[in-house]
Amino acid sequence: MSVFYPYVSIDCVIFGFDGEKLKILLIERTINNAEIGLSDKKLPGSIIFEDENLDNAAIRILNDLTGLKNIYLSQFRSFGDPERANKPRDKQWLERTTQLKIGRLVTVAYVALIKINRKIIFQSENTTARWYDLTSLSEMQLAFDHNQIATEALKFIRNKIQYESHTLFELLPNKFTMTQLRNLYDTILETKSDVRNFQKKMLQVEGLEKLDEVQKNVPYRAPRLYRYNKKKK
Amino acid sequence: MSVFYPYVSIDCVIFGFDGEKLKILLIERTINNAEIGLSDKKLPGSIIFEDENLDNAAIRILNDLTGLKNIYLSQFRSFGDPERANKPRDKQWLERTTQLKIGRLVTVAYVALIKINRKIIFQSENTTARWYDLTSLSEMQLAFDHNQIATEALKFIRNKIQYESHTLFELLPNKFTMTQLRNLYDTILETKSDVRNFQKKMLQVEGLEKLDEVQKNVPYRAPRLYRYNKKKK
DNA sequence: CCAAAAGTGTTATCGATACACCCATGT
DNA sequence: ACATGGGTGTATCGATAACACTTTTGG
Repeated sequence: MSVFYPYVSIDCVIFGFDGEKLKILLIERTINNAEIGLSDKKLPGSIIFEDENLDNAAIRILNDLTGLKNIYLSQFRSFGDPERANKPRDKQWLERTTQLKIGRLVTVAYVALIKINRKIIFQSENTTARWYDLTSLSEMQLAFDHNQIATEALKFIRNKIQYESHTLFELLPNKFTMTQLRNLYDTILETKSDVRNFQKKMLQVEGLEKLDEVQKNVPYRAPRLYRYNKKKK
Repeated sequence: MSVFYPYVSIDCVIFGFDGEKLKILLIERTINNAEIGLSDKKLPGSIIFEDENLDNAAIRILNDLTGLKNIYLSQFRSFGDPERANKPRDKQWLERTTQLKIGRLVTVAYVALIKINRKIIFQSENTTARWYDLTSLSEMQLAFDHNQIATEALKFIRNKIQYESHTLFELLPNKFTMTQLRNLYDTILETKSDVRNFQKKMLQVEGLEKLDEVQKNVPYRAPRLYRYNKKKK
């Protein structure tokens, strides 16, 4: 029943879309352990600093990792099971990288949505970040409770796009086709929308503009481009 | 840029409904300070203990305060501004009650919905808990950032009941009338629903049962009672 | 018999769904 | 000419919204 102080971290579940599949950005973590192997994966994250608030910590992590600013970020839940950072490989890694003796770690989790076509400069030399298919998540053993966090993040975003469809545009290039939009929607929700009905629905989303422009260099009829204009009201 | 350890607390925004108004359960906090007066109010909360997870901490706080178990609880957001526990009266109070030197406090906020008719035994002798009209929230100066937390909680629950109407039943007695249900709904959303349309809508909520029973001791035509049966599918 | 609240049905509108054929382009 | 994906309209169904009068009960 004793009171104590845990460390507080931020973890970011970063989703992207390559036109076909939903992707998640993970960091390669090196561990030296004969039983487990040499490496595994984790969500990007960090202990919060003394003078930053939660949102800013998430922004920092994203910027450090990708060099990007102004990306969609939303806090969705915190995780604080006493055992969540207690696996030997996690403890070992934490101590090595933070130089701290961490008894317990409460994490505030964020979802980030990024346009995968923005060429990302992975800045830190000593971290390897890579996109992974979200579908292969269940086969990967992520660090800590990061499998659970990623799963919850997906649920969160699934729920969100149904009521706030404009969230989808965060994952697409500035100009996109209706087919790309539909593929994205159907990929996230695991549905198969009717082409015509989907178009009707999306055209009533405020700010979605039909452009007088088509996609170039396609080996078939060039599809029309659309753009989302947040401002317009 | 230094790493450090904040304390982690849980705060609960507890809503109730008295048949007319939405209520929030607040705790009287005594402070001895000539400028501020002798007391103000705060959300029920506590530092988390070493061996409990976040949900269990919230359950503990609720049980300690009200003696109730099995009540609706949902984590909705965490608050961690570096300044959020820095007002003199908050610092002073924290030190006195926790006997700790708290530099920073990150809080994980929960919404609880309780049936106000369950007579609550406020257990701790040295805390005074009372229901307040939610509408008077803006005139009260709560401790820490609790005004903001309560406001966010209300938004959360407003959003929730529109897509998951059964959440409403958490705030009503086991048996209730359609008018009570409608009053509750309209109070939360600040709407005025049409009596007939509302009834039609609610009757298609899975698990809502029309009983062959009416309310007793009413000075006018006795209204029919309804019950929500979660299990039935 | 009056006051107060309960109970009840129809119509119009809107949004969601189901469904199939022709068009433009590159090879 | 053909293969590939793009683009388009109508009919039906279900949900929502608007709307007013009669019934029950206690005092």
